[in-house]
Amino acid sequence: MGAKGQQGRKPRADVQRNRAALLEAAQRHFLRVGVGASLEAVAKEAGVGPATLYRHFPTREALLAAVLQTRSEELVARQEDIALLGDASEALRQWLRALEEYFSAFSGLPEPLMAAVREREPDNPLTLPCDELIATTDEYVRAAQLAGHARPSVKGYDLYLAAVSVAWIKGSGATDEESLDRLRALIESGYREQDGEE
Amino acid sequence: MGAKGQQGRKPRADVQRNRAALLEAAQRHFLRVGVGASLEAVAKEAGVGPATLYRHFPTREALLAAVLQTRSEELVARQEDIALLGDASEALRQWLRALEEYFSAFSGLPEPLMAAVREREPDNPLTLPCDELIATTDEYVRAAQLAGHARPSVKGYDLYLAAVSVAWIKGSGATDEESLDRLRALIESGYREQDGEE
DNA sequence: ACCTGAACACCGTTCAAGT
DNA sequence: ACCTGAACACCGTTCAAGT
Repeated sequence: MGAKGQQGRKPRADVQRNRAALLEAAQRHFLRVGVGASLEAVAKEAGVGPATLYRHFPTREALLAAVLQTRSEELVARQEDIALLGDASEALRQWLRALEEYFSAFSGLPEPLMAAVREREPDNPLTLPCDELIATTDEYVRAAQLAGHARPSVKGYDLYLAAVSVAWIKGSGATDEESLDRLRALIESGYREQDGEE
Repeated sequence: MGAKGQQGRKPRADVQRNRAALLEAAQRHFLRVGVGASLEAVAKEAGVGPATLYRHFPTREALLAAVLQTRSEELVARQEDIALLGDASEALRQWLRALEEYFSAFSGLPEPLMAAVREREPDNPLTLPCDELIATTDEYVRAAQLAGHARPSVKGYDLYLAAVSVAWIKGSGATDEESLDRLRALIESGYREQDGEE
């Protein structure tokens, strides 16, 4: 019980084309109407039948994970910029903002991301990337704590949750930038060590 | 443009019965499967046709608002208990917990509640109750600020958003009580005046 | 091995017909 | 005035048949 059969060396040309078309169509629809977009419409726009979509991506989460791949890579790239900062406090802050933007890529994205962490479902393709993001957040938090810029009681997962929350509120559209900024400030003064130099 | 026709004094007996049956069925389904429950199933369990449900509650939000009415009254009652406390800081804390529980009544409830505040839609029956809750939160925040227990920059809406967020995370099910408690603590130390007596 | 389109099931919403 | 059930549209998902 392992790989199914795609161990054959070269994927057929039409397979690659279909996959690419599906990913592009999916991204367009996710951008326009959110992660709940009609899969039938995605398939139609990609010029394939619905069954072909299911063959490539057996679940909506699988399609979503594939579309998010690009964004994840952007996050990694951004992580390198952040590492150049030196200042652990500023690095943590910027990482949280980057996380928030990532979660805001599509409307409704926070929902399946939270579901993916729910109960260690190894079949959910979103679980792995989420766990990585949580681990990375924890590293930034530890660094900030060592530098005396974050309370010792705070865990990386807490700030991960805070970032998802802000993204969810942003995505729900009920809130102006001002309120979001105040919410971010509230979170920040929530995890910051109070005797840090401002 | 005005009242439709229910200005007639006494609603017919079967109308009342249908309405009550619909509300009970809706509450059961919302409790079991969340606010996205099938309206067709609700109507069937209430023993009426789908069109009857639509006649009583033209939108899902209308049905939801009616079901929430009871919970809202419970919140008001709780508000009176809280007022007896005297301590503005503890009152605010307890109010936020009460809010969070209210938002957690059904899985998926935070979503339509946030949508209701989006853009002043006067036709959305959830907008009014939400605005009231926001106003009440603001009162608690002001009282705490006067007593020197909350930072002056914090607004009631900020803590309302924080409470919805916690409820959303709780409802998404991905998180144990410990993490939720740490998140609540983070929010609390985010709005608290740092020189308050602990 | 991969694709296609038909097929089934489920649901939201409305409408013509009843009482 | 209110109710009913049929009807339509849309979508997720699967399956038999093609190449």
